[in-house]
Amino acid sequence: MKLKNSYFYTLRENVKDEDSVSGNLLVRSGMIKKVSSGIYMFLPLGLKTLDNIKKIIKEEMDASGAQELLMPSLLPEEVYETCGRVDAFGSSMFHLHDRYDKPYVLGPTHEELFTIAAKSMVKSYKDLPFTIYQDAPKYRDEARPRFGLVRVREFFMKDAYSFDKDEIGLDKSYKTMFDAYKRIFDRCHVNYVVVKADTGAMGGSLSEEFQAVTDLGEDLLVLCDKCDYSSNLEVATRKIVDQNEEAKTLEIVETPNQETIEEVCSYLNVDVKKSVKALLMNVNDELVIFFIRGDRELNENKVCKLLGAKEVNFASDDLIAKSNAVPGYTGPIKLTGAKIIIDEELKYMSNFVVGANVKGYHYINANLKDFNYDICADIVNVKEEDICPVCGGKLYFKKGIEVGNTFKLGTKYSEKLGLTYLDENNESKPAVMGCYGIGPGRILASIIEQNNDEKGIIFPLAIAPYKVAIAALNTNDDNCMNYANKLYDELNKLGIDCMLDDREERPGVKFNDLELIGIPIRITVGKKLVDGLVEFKARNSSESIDLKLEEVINYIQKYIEENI
RNA sequence: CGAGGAGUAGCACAGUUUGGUAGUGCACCUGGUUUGGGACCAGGGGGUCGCAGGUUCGAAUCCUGUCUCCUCGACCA
Repeated sequence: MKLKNSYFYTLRENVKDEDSVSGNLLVRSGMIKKVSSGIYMFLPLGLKTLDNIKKIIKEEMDASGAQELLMPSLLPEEVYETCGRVDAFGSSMFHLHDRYDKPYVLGPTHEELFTIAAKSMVKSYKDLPFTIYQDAPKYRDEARPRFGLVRVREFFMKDAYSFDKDEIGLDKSYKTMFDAYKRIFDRCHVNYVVVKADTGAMGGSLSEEFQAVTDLGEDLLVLCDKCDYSSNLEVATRKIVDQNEEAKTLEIVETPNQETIEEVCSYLNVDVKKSVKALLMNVNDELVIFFIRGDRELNENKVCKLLGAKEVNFASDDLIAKSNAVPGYTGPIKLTGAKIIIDEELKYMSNFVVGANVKGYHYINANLKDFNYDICADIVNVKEEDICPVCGGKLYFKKGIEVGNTFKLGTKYSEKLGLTYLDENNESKPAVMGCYGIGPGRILASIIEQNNDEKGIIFPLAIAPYKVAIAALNTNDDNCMNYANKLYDELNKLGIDCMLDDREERPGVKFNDLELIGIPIRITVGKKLVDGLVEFKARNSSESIDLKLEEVINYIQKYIEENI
């Protein structure tokens, strides 16, 4: 692309309706423009970059044997009813009606449609396995779009679906796709980790997330400093340290106006880790009281799974009144009128502080034997410094952007939608499915979050919109423009995507723009041209070197080979 | 959905408290001088002040309503 007479602009200052680094750089570099909250135009430069990412994805999908197809986005609502996902998605699905008032939706994901497509083809075990995929828009009415391209309401997703006759086949298809995913993120130069995650609205038995590591991330990743344990906080577990000691005598003590666990512990001069706090929650309109160590947080995901609930909320005063709990002083001893669930950690604690269900009083030296409970389970978030459940190392956190997700779905969709095949014994069986999603837009945002400096974006060669930018500094000089144009043509002929800055701008403007948009290689054609020299500078280096005209192309080719 | 903040030129913002001709920087146009790190001088164009209603002789400014955007939270494959 020659910048003169092209659609190209940059902004000198940050815009105020983007707060994230990547969001602002994408907007300032003229790659995207916001239309509405969570909805963006992809302008030429942005589309070209996105397409480079999509191309890598497509190459790896095809290489893994998957076949591409395309599903519609506008779908009758009934497609999602069979598997109960109209409810599962709730208000995050876009609904609309046609002229006959028939309900339609904009597809938030496509498991059902791919299953229906598979039904047309699958009759016998001989028809399995296979994997199909698409790269298509998805629509989700997010509660809060944010961070530029990270959380948007319309976005592309490459989603793939595997179909096998049994679990063994699924394991194989899953591994093929999982390996392809690793190659995709490696080729895109994303710094990522894979974590175990919750299966959520997708269902199934296994979910692994590919998380780009950045401080902007919305997910907390739990990692081990000794082994390769890695898990999303929502499902992370820890090894509990046994702190049992000889039980002392239970004693009630006055704790006037000390209602938070921190206040109580500091008043009694006790370590918060030697206390147990109560959380009074509304689960399916029932009062459930959770007891966890004083410094812990309840993990809503674990609780919902344990109780088969969709959500947990704080209990209302009316609901609390059905028990003898006293907010601020709630304890498990002689507690009635509520379901009591304790965290498994309490089994390994002794002589702890806990509420007495009397205003202004707590017990000290409480022990498990002093009260009854309904369920004991893992119901809390792990914390940094907790013990790794696998190797005993120390756990630590990182933040991540979920850029890919792979699921072992099992037979959830095939059973409900009747995707069956006849096996060797003429028996009808449901196909076993896996599904695999990647968000190219999130990859783009993640790469920018991970690769930028005060000047702007630093694109890796593999996905940069142009690998080389030629800055022709003296637009009035025929020699300069002739050489720059010749180099531009030659590089493009060699398949090296090249941009020529032939605008009538001062050098500083060109340098700053090319640095902002992150082109990996800059060739400056300037005053050394009379000596037969041009300047080579890599975006990720502060050094520049002079090249003789005859060696320019070889040098660039070699540099790209070594650095892509 | 809860809490907070913001809507004035393409971008960033001042002006609003105390009502009285619509402003500044960057960007843009014309002319000139410059030409290896966001040039300088001179002249110029561009605005229903988010929208609707109200108060007033007069509203960007006061009042009422409403829409949009951002941040934190809730939510989220």
